[in-house]
Amino acid sequence: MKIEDEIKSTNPMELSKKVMLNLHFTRNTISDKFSEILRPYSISVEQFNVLRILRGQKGNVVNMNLIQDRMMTKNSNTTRLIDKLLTKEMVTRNICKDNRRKMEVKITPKGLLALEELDVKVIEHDNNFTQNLNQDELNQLNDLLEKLRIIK
Amino acid sequence: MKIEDEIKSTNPMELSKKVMLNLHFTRNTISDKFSEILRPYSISVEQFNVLRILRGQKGNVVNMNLIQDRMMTKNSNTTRLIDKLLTKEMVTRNICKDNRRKMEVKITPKGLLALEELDVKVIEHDNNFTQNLNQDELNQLNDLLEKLRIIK
DNA sequence: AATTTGTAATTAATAAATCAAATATTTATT
DNA sequence: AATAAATATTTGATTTATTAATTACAAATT
Repeated sequence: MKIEDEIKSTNPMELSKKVMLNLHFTRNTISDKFSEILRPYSISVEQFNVLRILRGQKGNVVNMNLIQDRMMTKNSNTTRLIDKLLTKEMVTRNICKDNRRKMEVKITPKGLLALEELDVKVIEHDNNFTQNLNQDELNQLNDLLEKLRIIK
Repeated sequence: MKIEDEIKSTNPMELSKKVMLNLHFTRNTISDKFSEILRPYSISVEQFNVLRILRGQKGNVVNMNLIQDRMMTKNSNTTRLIDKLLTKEMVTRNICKDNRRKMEVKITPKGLLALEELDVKVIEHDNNFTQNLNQDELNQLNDLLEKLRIIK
């Protein structure tokens, strides 16, 4: 569906405005769909991202700094996200011996298991959308998005 | 900057994963920049969208239903958004005579003025990003985004 | 007319985001 | 060693988002 129809616009739109709207709209559509996947697990998207960052560290402990850094949204409440994951027993958090300001956060087997279960569904989710494009188009889209976001 | 570098990924990524990440990342980058524009006006993005919807109705009153409908994010707190705009005196809200369940929301001159001031900055903002692409590329991007978001 | 069904909007409860300030610890400087 | 500066994380206050439940009214049905 064309963006003009999606937002029920009457008069024709500037090309640049169209791109911006399309970007937001497409990302919203996809995010909404993704939330549906996580809902049964009572994990928020942010919590999910944290879990994936932790898993990405291959069993090594990770401190808050790194988590914060890898998060796409720069939120200063990483602490609270970890709090939530702690009560779900999906992570552990301990004070680092070498530097007692730091925390050592680690994903638990329970957290890993949840992620494993989700892996399949996430891939399926991604594919559901990306299958609409062929390899060439996917590459094109990547290039265009990377180019678009450049800040002068 | 390539998405792999942005998120400091070590191993190479699936093309479909890359597209998804790129989409989120690009949209976040652009949204962050846009928030900066609105900050001095103490208007949130959602509030801004409401104002634009109201202006789009050319001075006609609008009920909550329509606002809700046109909002990109399907949030059920349109009421609260209007509350906020009311205290800023940027909209009025009255009970509809014909159907007392309905509300008649309308943008005020003050609201229109704020929008007018913002118009220039919004166009500038859009162009800042879209200028990175030529007309052909913008059209391509539009097509690809529209194609991507199709739900089977 | 009374009862049900549907619609429009609000409210309450909960969760998450944001931003500034506070705490605790380490490292560097005098 | 004492003090200052830097770093890592947490906390508090406020705002915003999300979901489900509720109120208020209108239209349809019996």
